[in-house]
Amino acid sequence: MSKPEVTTSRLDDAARAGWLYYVAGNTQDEIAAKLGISRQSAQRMVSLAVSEGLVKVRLDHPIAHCLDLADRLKKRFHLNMVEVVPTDPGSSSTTLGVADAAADEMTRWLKSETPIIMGIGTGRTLKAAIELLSPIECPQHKVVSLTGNIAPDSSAAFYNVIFNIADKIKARSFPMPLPVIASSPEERELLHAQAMIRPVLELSAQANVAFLGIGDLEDDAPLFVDGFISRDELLALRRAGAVCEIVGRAFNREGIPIEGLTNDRVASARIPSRDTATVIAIAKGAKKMPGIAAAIKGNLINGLITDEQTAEALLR
Amino acid sequence: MSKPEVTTSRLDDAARAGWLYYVAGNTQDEIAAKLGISRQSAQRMVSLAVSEGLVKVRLDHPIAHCLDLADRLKKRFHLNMVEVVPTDPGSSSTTLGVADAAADEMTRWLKSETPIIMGIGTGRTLKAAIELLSPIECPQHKVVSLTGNIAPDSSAAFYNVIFNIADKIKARSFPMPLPVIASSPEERELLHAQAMIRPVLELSAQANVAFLGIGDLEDDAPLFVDGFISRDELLALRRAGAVCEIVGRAFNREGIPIEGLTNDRVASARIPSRDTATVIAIAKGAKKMPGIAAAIKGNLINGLITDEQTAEALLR
DNA sequence: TGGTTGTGTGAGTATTTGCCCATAAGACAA
DNA sequence: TTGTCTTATGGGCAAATACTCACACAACCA
Repeated sequence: MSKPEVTTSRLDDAARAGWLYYVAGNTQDEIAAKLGISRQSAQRMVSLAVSEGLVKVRLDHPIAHCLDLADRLKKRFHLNMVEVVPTDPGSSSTTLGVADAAADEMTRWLKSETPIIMGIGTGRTLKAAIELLSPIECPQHKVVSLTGNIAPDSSAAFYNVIFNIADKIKARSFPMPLPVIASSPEERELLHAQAMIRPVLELSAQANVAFLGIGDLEDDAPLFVDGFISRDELLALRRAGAVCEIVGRAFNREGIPIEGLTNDRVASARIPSRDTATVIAIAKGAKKMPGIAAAIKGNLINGLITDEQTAEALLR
Repeated sequence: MSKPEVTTSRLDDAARAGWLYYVAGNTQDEIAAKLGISRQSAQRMVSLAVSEGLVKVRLDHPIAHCLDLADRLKKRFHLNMVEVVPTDPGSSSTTLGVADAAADEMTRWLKSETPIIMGIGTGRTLKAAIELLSPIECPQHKVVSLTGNIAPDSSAAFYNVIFNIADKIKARSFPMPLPVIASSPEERELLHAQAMIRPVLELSAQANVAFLGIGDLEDDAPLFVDGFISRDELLALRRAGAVCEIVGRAFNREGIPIEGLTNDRVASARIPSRDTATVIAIAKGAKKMPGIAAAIKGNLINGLITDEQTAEALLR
């Protein structure tokens, strides 16, 4: 996928058109007249502004039902922070909505003046969230990756998002130049003992807040699809009772890590403790239900961003 | 202001509809189907969400801030046209950006099919703007100089730009073959009465649009540096309260012309009336702030092209 | 009871918008 | 310079959206 390569001046015009359209409420015809271009071009400008993500729409309304669900989830599972976004009944996207909410929540943390350490997991949802993050400058913060960023084929792991977020927010970032899953427990220990890695692991333990995706372990489990584990390993995990994976580590339905198997080789940092950090999972959808439930039961998380449907299912 | 008194549940629905519309990107038809209401009602819900301020649109682009500032300047000072360009933090140029914007604005006017009369002031900013003007053929228009084009040493005044612009746009041009400042009030009257000059003055009074630079009166005031007035005259003007100069004429901080002194000898045309013309000042920078403020206060202009920093300062 | 007022609805209609397509304009190699 | 490829532009049209209107219904009041 090659970038469309939009020049700056073009984006400026797009922003201008977008502003006139969304903020000033002009029609495309009016914009065309003001900018001295044809209506069609104005339309293109506006849609470019949208597709380039310049236009951010936010709804300032705690939709009652969602709030209600969030409140009940919080009480029932002793969570500190729950955000429930409305479910779009027609869409099957696993990131729509929750990614927006996650981006908003990240922004809330990043706005803090006092320096914070933010741990970042991995996954599609997280990647979508960070794509939606508005750029803000916060050099006072540190962002630390909780997972390695090297895929089995030695390429950069695509869903490792530490660079994306660091780029957006201009904070100091701490990637983990490691494979996600080491070839043996011994190798993992060796890697973790490296001078380059140790400080990152220590930093991740001090995180004030962490954002995590939850991966399912069905046949198209991200861990398998992305080539981090083999089909046999996936099946073995399932046989051992694993229902989900967080930063590469597999857990059973009680939220207890699976003993042995790939878990012994996962090179990710420990999930920050709920006692010292706000640990927020971002997940929605039926597939992830067991995983979310496990994460809650195992006291792995104290924050959750999900959607209405999933929230309702969790409460049953 | 009477409260429309909208019930909460109604607002919830509106928020939900708004969410489905703006965030999930559904059409009103789809929303209607999903929420089990008619399309018209869905439309009403969405527009309610907008009018109740539930929907917040933000543009993530520096331009957005500029447009915002422009809007506020327009409203605050009752201007018809304001353009704010981003301030380049690295550059100290007094023309960068605003000159481009001025050139664009000129182009917009020149594109008009119906003949217009364009008045042109003088100055470094204007010269830079015209240099940036892309050549277009517009024989239907007339460009008239508002100032004389003869420097005290009888050479062509360097910052009189009437020839430059005429050259670029192939319009009929009307220079004023006069010194910028006559040697005495009587000489000015004599010059203005000339058969060659009178039509130019009359034409300038009919201008549809005028572009003006604003000159400061600090120690390196252009009027002094270019040799049009002596140091003593400059000091006298300052003592009389002058803060800026437009087409050679000095004004105090209220935008009132200074009585006597060099003003009695300035051979420039009158600044076109804001009632019949769009009178656009092009200026930015701390030095010119008092001048811009004066031009606004004195109702000399109804258009402004400036930069972000200056716009912000003006609003304070 | 009957009128009045306010609110919400759907129908109809004018406006606005998104998108396809043909063509113009520009970029670039031969 | 020419031919070719890429990119941008404007026309046209169908879909989507906003607006106006007449009417239904309920609440309220004399």
